Amino acid sequence: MKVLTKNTDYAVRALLVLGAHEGEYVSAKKISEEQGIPYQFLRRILQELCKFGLVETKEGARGGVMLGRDPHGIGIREVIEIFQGKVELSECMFRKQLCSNRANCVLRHEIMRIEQMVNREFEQITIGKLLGDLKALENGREHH
Amino acid sequence: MKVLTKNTDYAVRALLVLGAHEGEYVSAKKISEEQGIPYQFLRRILQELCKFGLVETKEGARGGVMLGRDPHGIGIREVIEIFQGKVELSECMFRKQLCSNRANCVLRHEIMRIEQMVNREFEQITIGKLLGDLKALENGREHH
DNA sequence: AATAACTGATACTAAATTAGTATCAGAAGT
DNA sequence: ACTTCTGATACTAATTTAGTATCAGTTATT
Repeated sequence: MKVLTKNTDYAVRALLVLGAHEGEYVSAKKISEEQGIPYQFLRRILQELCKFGLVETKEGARGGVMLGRDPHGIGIREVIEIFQGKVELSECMFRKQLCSNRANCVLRHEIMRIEQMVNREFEQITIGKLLGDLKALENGREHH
Repeated sequence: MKVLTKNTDYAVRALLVLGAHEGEYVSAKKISEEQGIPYQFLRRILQELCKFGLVETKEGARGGVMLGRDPHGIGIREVIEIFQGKVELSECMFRKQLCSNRANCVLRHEIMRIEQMVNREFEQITIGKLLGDLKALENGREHH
């Protein structure tokens, strides 16, 4: 059971890179090389992030990508939803059989509870928070 | 983001049917018809469940499948792990880049926390518990 | 004006996973 | 013998995820 797909994974990494260069435009090429992410794949991911306003872009030479919001306002949940859709249990239980089959409803109820929990958690993990964690890690190393 | 695959979904449903007939052998055919699960698909699922001891089988006429344990001892987590593997984040962050890339470690740390949380929850949802919920639902209907 | 460094848009292929089907052999009850 | 069942296993189809390629257009720089 894989929680995050590459899409999401790469997106988060890219956002962290951008967060480390706030106010500057960074090119997809640079991010791609720095993070070892396939270039064209990353391009599409960045375009998607742009569409949802998480990043802003500038075309042409010296152009690139930049965070479109305060890093603390970008939660992982949003990123996951862009690339993997809402956290959902097996849809079929939900849609096909609806509540005709009560057994499913019972399980569904429990899982929706967990879903909400997970969503709350993912929401609280923001790019800003991760950047902070990163910095703390680096400082830890200096004193050692 | 689909949390449960059909494998898991069908497995849980089958286990609930078996839980409703404790002590009896129920045939795959019956479960399949009752729950609208493709027969051959279900067969394989039941064989898998058998391999892991969640159910016991009896061959031949009048044979079938029966719960192999106390329903309260069968947690959804175990079922998910059988069919979907352990709950894991994007493996690549984990395996490929290890901790060379600290950014990933930061995210990984957060996600492992959520993973544990989710696993604890899934563990506590047992077939026994779901059967209880089901019964409660039915009683609710009677008085109405 | 030419060029190099960029993004926008979009079409395509490949690999992996999930879902579902089919078949044959053997066990047990009738 | 015959029917109802599981064991084992091979196969196909559909869907999702991952990755590649291409061309048009924008902007800074010379």
